[in-house]
Amino acid sequence: MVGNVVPIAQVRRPPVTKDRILDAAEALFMEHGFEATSLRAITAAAGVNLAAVNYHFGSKEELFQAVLSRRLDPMNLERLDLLTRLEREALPATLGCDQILSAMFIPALRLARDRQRGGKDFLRLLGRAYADPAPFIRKFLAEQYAVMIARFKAAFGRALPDLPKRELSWRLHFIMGALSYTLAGTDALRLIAELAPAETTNDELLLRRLAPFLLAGLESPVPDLTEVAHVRDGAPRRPR
Amino acid sequence: MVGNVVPIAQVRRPPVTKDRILDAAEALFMEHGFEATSLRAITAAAGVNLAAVNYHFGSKEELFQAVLSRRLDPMNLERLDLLTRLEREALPATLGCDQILSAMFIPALRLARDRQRGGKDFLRLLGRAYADPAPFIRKFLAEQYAVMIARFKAAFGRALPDLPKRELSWRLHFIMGALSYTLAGTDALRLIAELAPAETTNDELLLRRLAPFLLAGLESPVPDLTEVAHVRDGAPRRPR
DNA sequence: CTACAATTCAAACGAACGTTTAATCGAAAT
DNA sequence: ATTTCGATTAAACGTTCGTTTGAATTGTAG
Repeated sequence: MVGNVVPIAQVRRPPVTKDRILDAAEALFMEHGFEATSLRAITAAAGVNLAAVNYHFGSKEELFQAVLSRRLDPMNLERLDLLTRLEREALPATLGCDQILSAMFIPALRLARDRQRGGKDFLRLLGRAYADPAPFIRKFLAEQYAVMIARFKAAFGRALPDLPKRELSWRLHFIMGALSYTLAGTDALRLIAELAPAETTNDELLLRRLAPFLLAGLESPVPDLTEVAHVRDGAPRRPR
Repeated sequence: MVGNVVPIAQVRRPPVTKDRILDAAEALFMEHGFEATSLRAITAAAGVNLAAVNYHFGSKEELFQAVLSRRLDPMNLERLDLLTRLEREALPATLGCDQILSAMFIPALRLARDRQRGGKDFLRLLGRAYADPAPFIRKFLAEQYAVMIARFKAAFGRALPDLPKRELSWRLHFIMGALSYTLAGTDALRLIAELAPAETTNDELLLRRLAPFLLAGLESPVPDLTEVAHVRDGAPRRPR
């Protein structure tokens, strides 16, 4: 029994326990990952009983999906809405890559800013989820993203009509990679000397640098793939 | 007699057990991640006794580090050697970004090709390790990469003298992100419809597309960061 | 062969895990 | 006041984990 069905009466008092669990789980999953975070640690941090997780969410896996869904669903809807609005305003012209990219980044930026919606912590958790090997996480993310990715890929296709579709798929893949890694690795790689500057806290400046970087790659000419398979040894010749 | 510190009989028969454990651990860690892989699964797959891991490696964490070190140390040494050789051959000129990038990518490419050295499986494991929250993994990777990153950052600094150092740090961060995500996500994101093409198996073509993509971002002009903090709502104006 | 150290082995250790159970509580509904 | 039912609680469930132990086995040098 999920028991979440509210009787026709008035608005029920918000179940504070569920939210306390979600908040604590978000922070702990972000810090230690899914497998390394125990339900006992979550319920202790939330100040609720151990059995509350299984009562309200069913299982640890469903709790994890609930943590992701709570932030991810609104953000992806915002992305789609923003893209739709930009496309309508640009008519009859098509959108440029920079605008499409901004439709992907701005909702993420807003989420990163909003402390009450998890802020940067959630984005770090999301970035980690991308690389998590657990099948249920991969399946969940795939379903969550399928629609959004398809819409954005179509938009990029109109903005870059001369770029082969396969090439575009790769570049979107690279973009998602740099984005998720950047969001996830905020302090994961601060340890790597000389690599990540200390100002990693400012997610806005981060995305404002990442976007032009990716834009340049996105709009670069099609690479020449004919001369492959001879990097065996020796220095590659400079094409310049 | 008393001072018999080191057995002079040098060439000992290679301890087959250690290698069997390393091979099995590499495959299982790659597939399920560190926390979700048990020593019992590893020793069963390797066909050795459970206690062998603790006897030969000390602990599960040390085994994981040994799995990484076995492939990572030679690859990073190869990267440094290749960079040094390219720099010497280019004298008195400095290297271009494309050549420096190739010094990072070619050793990874060779490793991906070499089935006997783990092949793609190990690169996937490495990409996952980047995003793993376990502190001992982060510390280990930081120490492994510190020297190499510093050397390559200096080389890029000479190739891009007009790019501010801070900007260069960010762009290297993005490059590492796209690279590790691409290597790690090979089948992690094949599920995401429309995103990753089915040809993900060919790592060579992959890196041949990734390199130009990143090169374009690396050599792009410095972004304008003055007009920040007004994305609150509304469509961003097109700079074009 | 004997002695000795390195390695392998079966078995068990205590701890921590996710989950389940059954009793209890609190506040509307009867 | 009693019933009712979702929510909370303490306790225990059975399992699996990484690690340790001590004896058995192996390989090698004296």
